[in-house]
Amino acid sequence: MRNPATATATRNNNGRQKKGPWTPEEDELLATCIKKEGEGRWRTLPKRAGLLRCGKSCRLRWMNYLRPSVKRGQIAPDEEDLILRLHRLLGNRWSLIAGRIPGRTDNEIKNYWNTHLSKKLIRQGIDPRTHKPLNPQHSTAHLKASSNSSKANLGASAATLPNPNINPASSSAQIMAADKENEHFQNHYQTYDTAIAHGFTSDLLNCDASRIEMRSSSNQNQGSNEDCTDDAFSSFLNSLINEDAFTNQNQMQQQTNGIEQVDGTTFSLGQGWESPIMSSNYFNQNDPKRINDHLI
DNA sequence: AAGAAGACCAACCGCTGCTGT
DNA sequence: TACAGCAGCGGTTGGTCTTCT
Repeated sequence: MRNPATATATRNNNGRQKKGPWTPEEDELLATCIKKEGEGRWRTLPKRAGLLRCGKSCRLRWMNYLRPSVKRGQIAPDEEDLILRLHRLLGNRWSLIAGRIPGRTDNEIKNYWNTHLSKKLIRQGIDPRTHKPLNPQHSTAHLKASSNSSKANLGASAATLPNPNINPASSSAQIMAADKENEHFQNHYQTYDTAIAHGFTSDLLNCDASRIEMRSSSNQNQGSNEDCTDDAFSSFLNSLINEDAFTNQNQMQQQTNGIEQVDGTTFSLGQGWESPIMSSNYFNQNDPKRINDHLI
């Protein structure tokens, strides 16, 4: 939103390296260079492109703005839902979250979280960091009660819900909108509960950072128990992306004891398989390192 | 109409982990 | 094994825009 023409770009102490907002001319130079020589070698790229920027700045500009695959514009409701789910699983692992939302950058998701979603969760009485009720007495049961409530008892629900959208003075439209939002959130958390029921420990779902970092190296230890867990976790993440599939999995679980079902693919935990999402357009991008990054 | 406050988001900074030597 | 250089990540900053008073 910065206007390059009016914003004040600065230079560093040696007076050579430019900082601040990018101009269209700089964008052009950067894009041309990358199209010609490809991504990478960021440190030397500024010189090759004829830019007075540091490599880090070039990389950021390309990744977050200039890359052709970057999707601009409003975050769609389904994307928002996915961000919520993934954040619940991964925490502030913005690049991991972004890696599963095609066309969105980690910076964009981080900004959207900080400016919209965290506030939204707070309005819902949910701690955006832990995804648990801010008030211990404020359980999902309250949300369910609220979501099933009629206009007549919404006033009473407002007493237990710290949701400003719901109060006795609200219009019918406002009440219905707030009601729908609560239902949305309730579904979100039911999914999480289902994951627990499927045997994913809360530790894994909280996605302790060290486990995530370790996964790439553990991938080399084929056949290990940890690998099995990683496969299962990856499949679970993928299933979140396709909620219908997840619902299906939920139903099939009762019929196929010990067998997981995702996207119509039946497999045992630990069995080698390639998730359908891994062959999606996103993972076909020419970025092997990034692909590897997301093979949890 | 003008100033203040808040929202938004691009960009920067510091740290971490990976890779090559 | 130790070190250096680099890329990438997440937290934070600060300029601009929008809304409120």
